[in-house]
Amino acid sequence: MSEPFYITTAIAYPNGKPHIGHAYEAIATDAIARFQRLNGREVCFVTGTDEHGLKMDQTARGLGKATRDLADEMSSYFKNMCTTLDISFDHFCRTTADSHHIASQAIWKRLEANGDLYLDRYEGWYSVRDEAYYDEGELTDGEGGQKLSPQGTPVEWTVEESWFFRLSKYEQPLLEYYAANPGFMRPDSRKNETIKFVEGGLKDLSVSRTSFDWGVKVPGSENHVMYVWLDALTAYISAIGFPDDTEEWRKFWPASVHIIGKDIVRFHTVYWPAFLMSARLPLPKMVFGHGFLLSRGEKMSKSLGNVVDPMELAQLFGVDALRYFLLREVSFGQDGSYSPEAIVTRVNADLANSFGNLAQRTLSLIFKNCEGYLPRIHDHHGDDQALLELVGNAVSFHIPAHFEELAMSQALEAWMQAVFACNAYVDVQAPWALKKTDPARMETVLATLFICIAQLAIAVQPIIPGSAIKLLDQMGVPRDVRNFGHAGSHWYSPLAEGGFQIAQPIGLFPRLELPAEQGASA
RNA sequence: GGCGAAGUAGCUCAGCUGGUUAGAGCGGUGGAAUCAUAAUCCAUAGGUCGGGGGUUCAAGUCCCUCCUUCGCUACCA
Repeated sequence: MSEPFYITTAIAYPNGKPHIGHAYEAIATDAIARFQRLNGREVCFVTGTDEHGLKMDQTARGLGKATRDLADEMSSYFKNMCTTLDISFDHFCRTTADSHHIASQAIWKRLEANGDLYLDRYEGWYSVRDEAYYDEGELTDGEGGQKLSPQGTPVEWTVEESWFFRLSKYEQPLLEYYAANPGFMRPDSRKNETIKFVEGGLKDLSVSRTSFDWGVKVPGSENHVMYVWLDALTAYISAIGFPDDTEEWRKFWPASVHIIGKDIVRFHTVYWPAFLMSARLPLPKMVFGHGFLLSRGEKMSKSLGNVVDPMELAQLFGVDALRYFLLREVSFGQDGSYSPEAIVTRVNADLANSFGNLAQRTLSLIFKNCEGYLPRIHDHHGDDQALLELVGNAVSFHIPAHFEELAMSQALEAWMQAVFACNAYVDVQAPWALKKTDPARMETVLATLFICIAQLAIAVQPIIPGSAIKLLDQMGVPRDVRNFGHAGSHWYSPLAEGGFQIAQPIGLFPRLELPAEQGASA
Protein backbone atom coordinates (compact mmCIF):
# COMPACT_ATOMS: atom_id res chain seq x y z
CA MET A 1 0.00 0.00 0.00
CA SER A 2 1.53 3.25 -1.04
CA GLU A 3 0.99 6.25 1.10
CA PRO A 4 -0.19 9.27 -0.89
CA PHE A 5 2.22 12.17 -1.12
CA TYR A 6 0.97 15.64 -1.91
CA ILE A 7 3.54 18.33 -2.64
CA THR A 8 3.20 21.87 -3.89
CA THR A 9 5.34 24.79 -4.89
CA ALA A 10 4.18 28.21 -3.86
CA ILE A 11 1.55 29.48 -6.23
CA ALA A 12 3.58 32.10 -8.09
CA TYR A 13 2.47 35.68 -8.49
CA PRO A 14 2.96 36.33 -12.19
CA ASN A 15 3.47 40.04 -12.02
CA GLY A 16 6.56 39.55 -14.13
CA LYS A 17 8.11 36.73 -16.05
CA PRO A 18 9.51 33.84 -14.04
CA HIS A 19 13.01 34.35 -12.72
CA ILE A 20 15.64 31.92 -11.54
CA GLY A 21 14.06 31.75 -8.10
CA HIS A 22 10.83 30.40 -9.52
CA ALA A 23 12.81 27.90 -11.55
CA TYR A 24 14.77 26.82 -8.50
CA GLU A 25 11.66 26.21 -6.47
CA ALA A 26 9.98 24.30 -9.26
CA ILE A 27 13.06 22.17 -9.88
CA ALA A 28 13.59 21.35 -6.22
CA THR A 29 9.94 20.47 -5.75
CA ASP A 30 9.99 18.39 -8.89
CA ALA A 31 12.99 16.44 -7.70
CA ILE A 32 11.20 15.60 -4.48
CA ALA A 33 8.04 14.63 -6.31
CA ARG A 34 9.97 12.44 -8.72
CA PHE A 35 11.85 10.83 -5.87
CA GLN A 36 8.66 9.95 -4.06
CA ARG A 37 7.17 8.42 -7.19
CA LEU A 38 10.30 6.32 -7.67
CA ASN A 39 10.08 5.43 -4.03
CA GLY A 40 6.68 3.92 -4.54
CA ARG A 41 4.47 6.71 -3.25
CA GLU A 42 1.40 7.88 -5.07
CA VAL A 43 2.23 11.51 -5.74
CA CYS A 44 0.22 14.60 -6.50
CA PHE A 45 2.33 17.62 -7.44
CA VAL A 46 0.67 21.00 -7.77
CA THR A 47 2.08 24.27 -9.00
CA GLY A 48 0.42 27.26 -10.60
CA THR A 49 -0.15 30.98 -10.58
CA ASP A 50 -1.84 33.35 -8.16
CA GLU A 51 -3.27 35.98 -10.45
CA HIS A 52 -5.48 38.25 -8.40
CA GLY A 53 -4.70 41.39 -6.50
CA LEU A 54 -4.06 45.01 -7.09
CA LYS A 55 -0.63 44.67 -8.61
CA MET A 56 -1.84 42.57 -11.51
CA ASP A 57 -4.62 45.03 -12.08
CA GLN A 58 -2.24 47.96 -12.06
CA THR A 59 0.32 46.27 -14.25
CA ALA A 60 -2.35 45.49 -16.80
CA ARG A 61 -3.61 49.02 -16.73
CA GLY A 62 -0.10 50.31 -17.19
CA LEU A 63 0.28 48.16 -20.26
CA GLY A 64 -3.14 49.07 -21.57
CA LYS A 65 -4.30 45.48 -21.41
CA ALA A 66 -7.29 43.77 -19.93
CA THR A 67 -6.26 42.26 -16.61
CA ARG A 68 -7.56 38.90 -17.64
CA ASP A 69 -5.48 38.96 -20.80
CA LEU A 70 -2.37 39.86 -18.87
CA ALA A 71 -3.05 37.05 -16.41
CA ASP A 72 -3.45 34.58 -19.25
CA GLU A 73 -0.24 35.72 -20.84
CA MET A 74 1.85 35.78 -17.69
CA SER A 75 0.52 32.50 -16.42
CA SER A 76 1.48 30.89 -19.69
CA TYR A 77 5.10 31.93 -19.17
CA PHE A 78 5.13 30.07 -15.89
CA LYS A 79 3.55 27.01 -17.37
CA ASN A 80 5.99 27.08 -20.25
CA MET A 81 8.86 27.36 -17.85
CA CYS A 82 7.65 24.23 -16.09
CA THR A 83 7.38 22.36 -19.33
CA THR A 84 10.83 23.42 -20.44
CA LEU A 85 12.41 22.47 -17.15
CA ASP A 86 10.81 19.02 -17.07
CA ILE A 87 8.64 19.83 -14.09
CA SER A 88 6.35 16.86 -13.61
CA PHE A 89 3.37 18.64 -12.10
CA ASP A 90 0.03 16.89 -11.97
CA HIS A 91 -1.96 20.09 -11.86
CA PHE A 92 -1.10 23.60 -12.90
CA CYS A 93 -3.67 25.65 -11.05
CA ARG A 94 -4.76 29.18 -11.77
CA THR A 95 -6.55 31.23 -9.18
CA THR A 96 -8.62 32.86 -11.90
CA ALA A 97 -10.32 29.54 -12.64
CA ASP A 98 -14.01 29.32 -11.82
CA SER A 99 -13.45 26.25 -9.71
CA HIS A 100 -10.96 28.15 -7.63
CA HIS A 101 -13.39 31.02 -7.06
CA ILE A 102 -15.95 28.53 -5.88
CA ALA A 103 -13.43 26.95 -3.52
CA SER A 104 -12.36 30.30 -2.11
CA GLN A 105 -15.92 31.28 -1.45
CA ALA A 106 -16.52 27.92 0.15
CA ILE A 107 -13.65 28.34 2.57
CA TRP A 108 -14.81 31.88 3.26
CA LYS A 109 -18.21 30.56 4.24
CA ARG A 110 -16.58 28.06 6.54
CA LEU A 111 -14.64 30.80 8.31
CA GLU A 112 -17.82 32.79 8.55
CA ALA A 113 -19.82 29.83 9.85
CA ASN A 114 -17.19 29.39 12.52
CA GLY A 115 -17.74 32.94 13.65
CA ASP A 116 -14.29 34.09 12.62
CA LEU A 117 -15.22 36.86 10.21
CA TYR A 118 -16.57 40.26 11.08
CA LEU A 119 -17.08 43.50 9.23
CA ASP A 120 -15.19 46.49 10.50
CA ARG A 121 -13.31 49.51 9.33
CA TYR A 122 -9.72 49.52 8.36
CA GLU A 123 -8.26 52.89 8.97
CA GLY A 124 -4.86 54.36 8.81
CA TRP A 125 -2.42 56.40 6.83
CA TYR A 126 -2.74 55.26 3.28
CA SER A 127 -0.49 56.05 0.37
CA VAL A 128 -2.37 55.86 -2.89
CA ARG A 129 0.87 55.72 -4.81
CA ASP A 130 2.29 52.84 -2.76
CA GLU A 131 -1.11 51.23 -2.32
CA ALA A 132 -0.22 50.54 1.26
CA TYR A 133 -1.08 51.49 4.79
CA TYR A 134 1.60 52.79 7.13
CA ASP A 135 1.88 53.12 10.85
CA GLU A 136 1.94 56.55 12.34
CA GLY A 137 5.50 56.01 13.46
CA GLU A 138 6.76 55.27 9.99
CA LEU A 139 5.73 58.64 8.64
CA THR A 140 7.79 61.74 8.19
CA ASP A 141 6.67 65.32 7.87
CA GLY A 142 6.98 66.87 4.46
CA GLU A 143 6.50 70.42 3.29
CA GLY A 144 3.42 72.22 4.52
CA GLY A 145 2.77 69.60 7.19
CA GLN A 146 2.03 66.95 4.58
CA LYS A 147 2.66 63.50 6.04
CA LEU A 148 4.93 61.33 3.95
CA SER A 149 5.45 57.57 3.79
CA PRO A 150 8.90 56.04 4.19
CA GLN A 151 9.03 56.08 0.41
CA GLY A 152 8.37 59.79 0.44
CA THR A 153 4.92 59.57 -1.05
CA PRO A 154 2.02 61.53 0.41
CA VAL A 155 -0.35 59.67 2.70
CA GLU A 156 -3.93 60.38 3.70
CA TRP A 157 -5.99 59.20 6.61
CA THR A 158 -8.19 56.65 4.98
CA VAL A 159 -11.07 54.60 6.21
CA GLU A 160 -12.04 51.47 4.33
CA GLU A 161 -14.65 48.95 5.17
CA SER A 162 -13.10 45.53 5.49
CA TRP A 163 -13.83 42.03 6.63
CA PHE A 164 -11.57 40.83 9.39
CA PHE A 165 -10.46 37.34 10.30
CA ARG A 166 -10.11 36.56 13.99
CA LEU A 167 -6.48 35.60 13.74
CA SER A 168 -5.95 36.57 17.37
CA LYS A 169 -8.16 33.70 18.40
CA TYR A 170 -5.67 31.23 16.92
CA GLU A 171 -2.59 32.44 18.71
CA GLN A 172 -2.65 29.69 21.33
CA PRO A 173 -3.92 26.93 19.03
CA LEU A 174 -1.10 27.70 16.62
CA LEU A 175 1.54 27.65 19.31
CA GLU A 176 0.16 24.37 20.57
CA TYR A 177 0.20 22.97 17.07
CA TYR A 178 3.83 24.00 16.58
CA ALA A 179 4.78 22.39 19.86
CA ALA A 180 2.94 19.19 19.07
CA ASN A 181 4.32 18.99 15.53
CA PRO A 182 8.00 19.82 15.62
CA GLY A 183 8.42 18.81 12.00
CA PHE A 184 5.80 21.21 10.74
CA MET A 185 8.20 24.02 9.88
CA ARG A 186 11.57 23.61 8.34
CA PRO A 187 14.32 24.53 8.43
CA ASP A 188 14.57 25.26 12.14
CA SER A 189 15.62 28.86 11.71
CA ARG A 190 12.28 29.58 10.03
CA LYS A 191 10.48 27.76 12.77
CA ASN A 192 12.05 29.93 15.43
CA GLU A 193 11.13 33.09 13.60
CA THR A 194 7.55 32.03 13.25
CA ILE A 195 7.15 31.00 16.86
CA LYS A 196 8.62 34.29 18.06
CA PHE A 197 6.29 36.15 15.79
CA VAL A 198 3.19 34.37 17.05
CA GLU A 199 4.31 34.64 20.65
CA GLY A 200 4.55 38.36 20.09
CA GLY A 201 0.80 38.43 19.64
CA LEU A 202 -1.46 38.18 16.62
CA LYS A 203 -3.77 40.89 15.45
CA ASP A 204 -6.89 40.19 13.49
CA LEU A 205 -6.29 40.19 9.80
CA SER A 206 -7.98 42.30 7.19
CA VAL A 207 -9.18 39.80 4.62
CA SER A 208 -11.15 41.84 2.12
CA ARG A 209 -10.66 44.93 0.01
CA THR A 210 -13.06 47.33 -1.60
CA SER A 211 -10.56 49.49 -3.44
CA PHE A 212 -10.34 47.19 -6.45
CA ASP A 213 -12.29 44.29 -7.85
CA TRP A 214 -9.73 41.96 -9.45
CA GLY A 215 -10.23 39.06 -7.14
CA VAL A 216 -12.68 36.61 -5.68
CA LYS A 217 -15.94 38.23 -4.64
CA VAL A 218 -16.81 37.94 -1.00
CA PRO A 219 -20.03 35.95 -0.64
CA GLY A 220 -22.80 38.31 0.39
CA SER A 221 -20.60 41.41 0.07
CA GLU A 222 -20.23 41.81 -3.63
CA ASN A 223 -18.35 45.09 -3.34
CA HIS A 224 -15.54 43.26 -1.50
CA VAL A 225 -12.91 41.03 -2.97
CA MET A 226 -11.00 38.59 -0.86
CA TYR A 227 -7.52 39.29 0.43
CA VAL A 228 -5.13 37.81 -2.12
CA TRP A 229 -3.42 35.53 0.34
CA LEU A 230 -6.62 33.92 1.52
CA ASP A 231 -7.47 33.34 -2.08
CA ALA A 232 -3.97 32.21 -3.08
CA LEU A 233 -3.48 29.76 -0.23
CA THR A 234 -6.81 28.18 -1.03
CA ALA A 235 -5.31 27.12 -4.34
CA TYR A 236 -3.61 24.26 -2.53
CA ILE A 237 -6.96 22.69 -1.83
CA SER A 238 -8.96 23.88 -4.81
CA ALA A 239 -6.38 22.26 -7.06
CA ILE A 240 -7.32 18.84 -5.78
CA GLY A 241 -11.05 19.30 -5.77
CA PHE A 242 -12.12 21.18 -2.65
CA PRO A 243 -14.90 21.89 -1.83
CA ASP A 244 -16.15 18.84 -3.69
CA ASP A 245 -15.55 15.54 -2.02
CA THR A 246 -13.45 14.17 -4.84
CA GLU A 247 -11.30 11.09 -4.72
CA GLU A 248 -8.20 13.21 -5.12
CA TRP A 249 -9.21 15.47 -2.27
CA ARG A 250 -9.81 12.58 0.05
CA LYS A 251 -6.60 10.91 -0.93
CA PHE A 252 -4.18 13.82 -0.87
CA TRP A 253 -5.27 16.36 1.71
CA PRO A 254 -3.57 17.26 4.00
CA ALA A 255 -0.52 18.09 1.94
CA SER A 256 2.70 16.32 2.75
CA VAL A 257 4.72 19.47 2.19
CA HIS A 258 4.44 22.97 0.80
CA ILE A 259 7.74 24.07 -0.72
CA ILE A 260 7.99 27.85 -0.53
CA GLY A 261 10.51 30.67 -0.44
CA LYS A 262 11.67 31.95 2.91
CA ASP A 263 10.01 35.31 2.27
CA ILE A 264 6.52 33.89 2.49
CA VAL A 265 6.97 31.57 5.42
CA ARG A 266 4.59 33.50 7.64
CA PHE A 267 1.69 33.23 5.27
CA HIS A 268 2.12 29.47 5.23
CA THR A 269 2.91 28.84 8.87
CA VAL A 270 0.57 31.33 10.53
CA TYR A 271 -2.24 32.52 8.29
CA TRP A 272 -2.79 29.35 6.33
CA PRO A 273 -2.94 27.03 9.36
CA ALA A 274 -5.25 29.49 11.10
CA PHE A 275 -7.56 29.61 8.10
CA LEU A 276 -7.59 25.83 7.97
CA MET A 277 -8.27 25.51 11.67
CA SER A 278 -11.15 27.87 11.30
CA ALA A 279 -12.42 25.95 8.30
CA ARG A 280 -12.14 22.73 10.29
CA LEU A 281 -9.74 21.23 7.81
CA PRO A 282 -6.54 19.30 8.52
CA LEU A 283 -3.26 21.21 8.38
CA PRO A 284 -0.41 20.47 5.99
CA LYS A 285 2.23 18.21 7.48
CA MET A 286 5.16 20.39 6.59
CA VAL A 287 6.08 23.80 5.27
CA PHE A 288 9.60 24.09 3.97
CA GLY A 289 11.08 27.53 3.36
CA HIS A 290 13.97 27.32 0.93
CA GLY A 291 16.64 29.97 0.53
CA PHE A 292 17.30 32.49 -2.18
CA LEU A 293 19.66 32.29 -5.07
CA LEU A 294 22.25 35.00 -5.15
CA SER A 295 24.08 36.11 -8.23
CA ARG A 296 27.77 35.94 -7.40
CA GLY A 297 26.83 36.37 -3.78
CA GLU A 298 24.64 39.38 -4.40
CA LYS A 299 20.91 39.68 -4.23
CA MET A 300 19.29 39.77 -7.63
CA SER A 301 17.35 42.84 -8.44
CA LYS A 302 16.14 44.64 -11.47
CA SER A 303 18.11 47.74 -10.59
CA LEU A 304 21.36 45.80 -10.41
CA GLY A 305 20.51 44.25 -13.72
CA ASN A 306 21.58 40.83 -12.54
CA VAL A 307 18.23 39.13 -12.81
CA VAL A 308 18.65 35.81 -14.52
CA ASP A 309 16.20 34.32 -16.96
CA PRO A 310 16.00 30.59 -16.26
CA MET A 311 14.95 29.85 -19.81
CA GLU A 312 18.14 31.44 -21.05
CA LEU A 313 20.21 29.33 -18.68
CA ALA A 314 18.44 26.17 -19.73
CA GLN A 315 19.05 27.09 -23.33
CA LEU A 316 22.68 27.88 -22.67
CA PHE A 317 23.68 24.95 -20.49
CA GLY A 318 20.88 22.41 -20.85
CA VAL A 319 17.95 21.67 -18.60
CA ASP A 320 19.56 18.83 -16.73
CA ALA A 321 22.79 20.73 -16.23
CA LEU A 322 20.85 23.57 -14.66
CA ARG A 323 18.81 21.22 -12.51
CA TYR A 324 21.87 19.35 -11.38
CA PHE A 325 23.79 22.49 -10.54
CA LEU A 326 21.00 24.05 -8.48
CA LEU A 327 20.31 20.94 -6.47
CA ARG A 328 23.92 19.88 -6.00
CA GLU A 329 25.46 23.24 -5.27
CA VAL A 330 22.81 24.74 -3.04
CA SER A 331 22.07 23.18 0.30
CA PHE A 332 18.28 23.07 0.37
CA GLY A 333 16.99 25.52 2.93
CA GLN A 334 19.98 27.81 2.71
CA ASP A 335 20.75 30.62 0.33
CA GLY A 336 22.93 29.69 -2.58
CA SER A 337 25.12 31.45 -5.04
CA TYR A 338 24.97 31.14 -8.74
CA SER A 339 27.34 32.10 -11.54
CA PRO A 340 27.96 30.80 -15.04
CA GLU A 341 31.46 29.75 -14.01
CA ALA A 342 30.09 27.75 -11.10
CA ILE A 343 27.62 25.94 -13.34
CA VAL A 344 30.25 25.07 -15.89
CA THR A 345 32.72 23.89 -13.27
CA ARG A 346 30.26 21.78 -11.35
CA VAL A 347 28.54 20.21 -14.29
CA ASN A 348 31.78 19.41 -16.08
CA ALA A 349 33.37 17.91 -13.02
CA ASP A 350 30.43 15.81 -11.89
CA LEU A 351 28.29 15.04 -14.89
CA ALA A 352 30.67 15.17 -17.84
CA ASN A 353 33.98 14.05 -16.36
CA SER A 354 32.95 11.71 -13.61
CA PHE A 355 29.61 10.14 -14.38
CA GLY A 356 29.19 10.79 -18.10
CA ASN A 357 32.67 9.63 -18.89
CA LEU A 358 32.26 6.59 -16.67
CA ALA A 359 29.20 5.54 -18.61
CA GLN A 360 30.78 6.33 -21.92
CA ARG A 361 34.02 4.45 -21.31
CA THR A 362 32.19 1.41 -19.94
CA LEU A 363 29.59 1.21 -22.66
CA SER A 364 32.24 1.74 -25.31
CA LEU A 365 34.26 -1.15 -23.96
CA ILE A 366 31.20 -3.37 -24.05
CA PHE A 367 30.29 -2.17 -27.50
CA LYS A 368 33.76 -2.81 -28.90
CA ASN A 369 34.82 -5.90 -27.01
CA CYS A 370 31.55 -7.76 -26.62
CA GLU A 371 29.89 -6.73 -29.85
CA GLY A 372 27.42 -4.81 -27.75
CA TYR A 373 26.12 -7.90 -25.96
CA LEU A 374 26.03 -7.65 -22.23
CA PRO A 375 28.97 -9.62 -20.84
CA ARG A 376 28.53 -12.63 -18.62
CA ILE A 377 29.41 -12.67 -14.99
CA HIS A 378 31.85 -15.54 -14.58
CA ASP A 379 32.86 -15.42 -10.97
CA HIS A 380 32.70 -12.87 -8.26
CA HIS A 381 35.91 -11.25 -7.26
CA GLY A 382 36.12 -9.52 -3.88
CA ASP A 383 36.57 -6.17 -5.59
CA ASP A 384 33.40 -6.68 -7.59
CA GLN A 385 31.44 -7.51 -4.50
CA ALA A 386 32.81 -4.50 -2.70
CA LEU A 387 31.82 -2.14 -5.49
CA LEU A 388 28.38 -3.66 -5.89
CA GLU A 389 27.85 -3.36 -2.20
CA LEU A 390 29.03 0.23 -2.06
CA VAL A 391 26.85 1.32 -4.96
CA GLY A 392 23.96 -0.77 -3.71
CA ASN A 393 24.09 0.86 -0.32
CA ALA A 394 24.22 4.31 -1.83
CA VAL A 395 21.32 3.66 -4.18
CA SER A 396 18.97 1.82 -1.91
CA PHE A 397 19.93 3.36 1.39
CA HIS A 398 21.92 6.57 1.63
CA ILE A 399 20.54 8.43 -1.37
CA PRO A 400 16.85 7.78 -0.65
CA ALA A 401 17.40 8.65 3.01
CA HIS A 402 18.74 12.04 2.01
CA PHE A 403 15.95 12.61 -0.48
CA GLU A 404 13.46 11.75 2.20
CA GLU A 405 14.95 14.55 4.30
CA LEU A 406 14.73 16.94 1.35
CA ALA A 407 18.52 17.08 1.38
CA MET A 408 19.05 16.87 -2.34
CA SER A 409 22.59 18.21 -2.25
CA GLN A 410 23.55 15.50 0.19
CA ALA A 411 21.82 12.86 -1.87
CA LEU A 412 23.93 13.97 -4.80
CA GLU A 413 27.06 14.00 -2.71
CA ALA A 414 26.41 10.38 -1.78
CA TRP A 415 25.74 9.68 -5.42
CA MET A 416 29.07 11.21 -6.44
CA GLN A 417 30.90 9.13 -3.88
CA ALA A 418 29.56 6.04 -5.57
CA VAL A 419 30.53 7.40 -8.98
CA PHE A 420 34.07 7.99 -7.74
CA ALA A 421 34.23 4.43 -6.49
CA CYS A 422 33.25 3.17 -9.93
CA ASN A 423 35.95 5.20 -11.63
CA ALA A 424 38.53 3.98 -9.18
CA TYR A 425 37.38 0.42 -9.84
CA VAL A 426 37.74 0.84 -13.60
CA ASP A 427 41.29 2.05 -13.23
CA VAL A 428 42.31 -0.71 -10.86
CA GLN A 429 40.68 -3.48 -12.88
CA ALA A 430 41.77 -2.04 -16.24
CA PRO A 431 39.38 -4.09 -18.34
CA TRP A 432 41.08 -2.87 -21.53
CA ALA A 433 44.18 -4.75 -20.41
CA LEU A 434 42.22 -7.82 -19.37
CA LYS A 435 40.92 -8.09 -22.88
CA LYS A 436 44.03 -10.05 -23.90
CA THR A 437 45.14 -11.53 -20.62
CA ASP A 438 41.85 -12.69 -19.14
CA PRO A 439 38.77 -12.08 -21.27
CA ALA A 440 36.47 -13.82 -18.81
CA ARG A 441 37.62 -11.51 -16.08
CA MET A 442 37.08 -8.54 -18.37
CA GLU A 443 33.52 -9.62 -18.90
CA THR A 444 32.85 -9.85 -15.20
CA VAL A 445 34.34 -6.40 -14.64
CA LEU A 446 32.31 -4.81 -17.40
CA ALA A 447 29.15 -6.50 -16.21
CA THR A 448 29.78 -5.24 -12.71
CA LEU A 449 30.23 -1.72 -14.01
CA PHE A 450 27.14 -1.96 -16.16
CA ILE A 451 25.05 -2.91 -13.16
CA CYS A 452 26.50 -0.10 -11.07
CA ILE A 453 26.04 2.54 -13.72
CA ALA A 454 22.45 1.50 -14.26
CA GLN A 455 21.76 1.76 -10.55
CA LEU A 456 23.37 5.17 -10.40
CA ALA A 457 21.30 6.32 -13.36
CA ILE A 458 18.16 5.07 -11.66
CA ALA A 459 19.00 6.93 -8.47
CA VAL A 460 19.71 10.22 -10.20
CA GLN A 461 16.47 10.28 -12.19
CA PRO A 462 14.76 12.76 -9.84
CA ILE A 463 17.51 15.30 -10.48
CA ILE A 464 18.23 14.89 -14.17
CA PRO A 465 15.28 12.94 -15.52
CA GLY A 466 15.91 13.63 -19.19
CA SER A 467 19.45 12.35 -19.45
CA ALA A 468 19.02 9.59 -16.89
CA ILE A 469 16.17 8.13 -18.90
CA LYS A 470 18.15 8.36 -22.13
CA LEU A 471 21.03 6.52 -20.53
CA LEU A 472 18.78 3.84 -19.11
CA ASP A 473 17.20 3.47 -22.52
CA GLN A 474 20.61 3.05 -24.15
CA MET A 475 21.38 0.41 -21.58
CA GLY A 476 18.10 -1.41 -22.07
CA VAL A 477 17.25 -1.32 -18.38
CA PRO A 478 13.65 -2.49 -18.00
CA ARG A 479 11.16 0.16 -16.93
CA ASP A 480 9.89 -1.77 -13.97
CA VAL A 481 13.27 -1.78 -12.23
CA ARG A 482 13.90 1.92 -12.67
CA ASN A 483 12.97 2.81 -9.13
CA PHE A 484 14.46 2.69 -5.68
CA GLY A 485 12.68 -0.48 -4.70
CA HIS A 486 13.89 -2.58 -7.63
CA ALA A 487 17.22 -1.06 -8.65
CA GLY A 488 19.03 -3.69 -6.65
CA SER A 489 17.03 -6.65 -7.92
CA HIS A 490 18.44 -9.25 -10.30
CA TRP A 491 17.53 -7.78 -13.61
CA TYR A 492 20.96 -7.98 -15.23
CA SER A 493 21.16 -11.64 -16.09
CA PRO A 494 17.71 -11.80 -17.64
CA LEU A 495 18.56 -8.73 -19.70
CA ALA A 496 21.87 -10.21 -20.83
CA GLU A 497 20.44 -13.63 -21.52
CA GLY A 498 17.59 -12.04 -23.40
CA GLY A 499 20.20 -11.03 -25.97
CA PHE A 500 20.01 -7.30 -25.42
CA GLN A 501 22.61 -5.49 -27.45
CA ILE A 502 23.72 -1.92 -26.94
CA ALA A 503 24.27 0.39 -29.85
CA GLN A 504 27.26 2.65 -30.27
CA PRO A 505 27.04 4.67 -27.05
CA ILE A 506 26.18 8.32 -27.31
CA GLY A 507 27.54 10.75 -24.77
CA LEU A 508 24.75 12.36 -22.78
CA PHE A 509 26.69 14.78 -20.64
CA PRO A 510 28.68 17.09 -22.89
CA ARG A 511 31.33 19.31 -21.41
CA LEU A 512 30.10 22.86 -21.06
CA GLU A 513 31.95 25.95 -22.07
CA LEU A 514 31.65 29.39 -20.64
CA PRO A 515 29.74 31.68 -22.97
CA ALA A 516 32.24 33.97 -24.64
CA GLU A 517 30.51 37.31 -24.18
CA GLN A 518 29.29 37.69 -20.65
CA GLY A 519 27.79 40.99 -19.59
CA ALA A 520 29.57 42.79 -22.40
CA SER A 521 27.02 45.54 -22.62
CA ALA A 522 26.36 47.72 -19.61
C1' G B 1 17.23 47.31 20.73
C1' G B 2 15.34 41.99 20.94
C1' C B 3 15.49 37.07 18.68
C1' G B 4 17.93 33.96 15.18
C1' A B 5 21.53 32.29 11.35
C1' A B 6 26.39 32.47 9.55
C1' G B 7 31.90 33.47 9.95
C1' U B 8 36.31 26.23 9.04
C1' A B 9 42.28 24.96 3.65
C1' G B 10 43.07 29.83 -2.49
C1' C B 11 37.50 29.01 -3.80
C1' U B 12 32.54 26.51 -2.44
C1' C B 13 31.29 24.14 1.66
C1' A B 14 30.69 19.06 5.37
C1' G B 15 31.52 18.44 10.34
C1' C B 16 24.90 14.95 14.72
C1' U B 17 23.88 14.61 20.97
C1' G B 18 32.03 17.60 22.90
C1' G B 19 36.90 12.67 22.39
C1' U B 20 42.56 9.51 18.57
C1' U B 21 47.08 13.32 13.80
C1' A B 22 40.07 19.00 11.61
C1' G B 23 37.22 16.53 6.27
C1' A B 24 35.18 16.68 0.84
C1' G B 25 34.83 18.83 -3.98
C1' C B 26 37.07 22.44 -7.22
C1' G B 27 41.85 24.71 -8.02
C1' G B 28 47.42 24.00 -7.42
C1' U B 29 51.71 20.41 -7.36
C1' G B 30 54.01 15.41 -8.36
C1' G B 31 53.25 10.61 -10.29
C1' A B 32 50.33 6.40 -12.96
C1' A B 33 47.36 4.99 -16.93
C1' U B 34 45.56 5.49 -22.14
C1' C B 35 39.35 2.08 -22.37
C1' A B 36 36.83 7.02 -22.42
C1' U B 37 33.86 13.44 -23.39
C1' A B 38 42.49 15.82 -23.12
C1' A B 39 38.07 12.63 -19.41
C1' U B 40 40.23 8.87 -15.16
C1' C B 41 43.17 7.01 -10.92
C1' C B 42 46.92 7.61 -6.88
C1' A B 43 49.69 10.85 -3.65
C1' U B 44 50.11 15.69 -1.78
C1' A B 45 48.87 20.63 -0.63
C1' G B 46 50.87 21.92 6.57
C1' G B 47 43.92 25.92 7.60
C1' U B 48 45.93 29.33 15.46
C1' C B 49 38.19 26.04 12.75
C1' G B 50 36.30 35.31 13.09
C1' G B 51 39.10 37.74 18.00
C1' G B 52 39.41 37.15 23.34
C1' G B 53 38.09 34.70 27.89
C1' G B 54 35.90 30.44 30.47
C1' U B 55 33.92 25.24 31.68
C1' U B 56 36.07 20.21 31.04
C1' C B 57 40.65 14.89 31.61
C1' A B 58 39.16 16.59 26.48
C1' A B 59 35.95 21.98 22.37
C1' G B 60 35.44 23.68 15.58
C1' U B 61 31.54 21.13 18.63
C1' C B 62 29.19 23.90 25.48
C1' C B 63 29.13 29.07 28.29
C1' C B 64 30.45 34.55 28.25
C1' U B 65 32.08 38.66 25.49
C1' C B 66 33.64 41.41 21.23
C1' C B 67 33.97 42.03 15.68
C1' U B 68 31.80 41.13 10.70
C1' U B 69 27.73 39.56 7.36
C1' C B 70 22.64 38.27 6.86
C1' G B 71 17.39 37.27 8.25
C1' C B 72 13.02 38.18 11.35
C1' U B 73 11.09 41.73 14.68
C1' A B 74 10.68 46.26 17.47
C1' C B 75 11.61 51.17 18.23
C1' C B 76 13.22 55.77 16.76
C1' A B 77 6.88 59.25 20.91
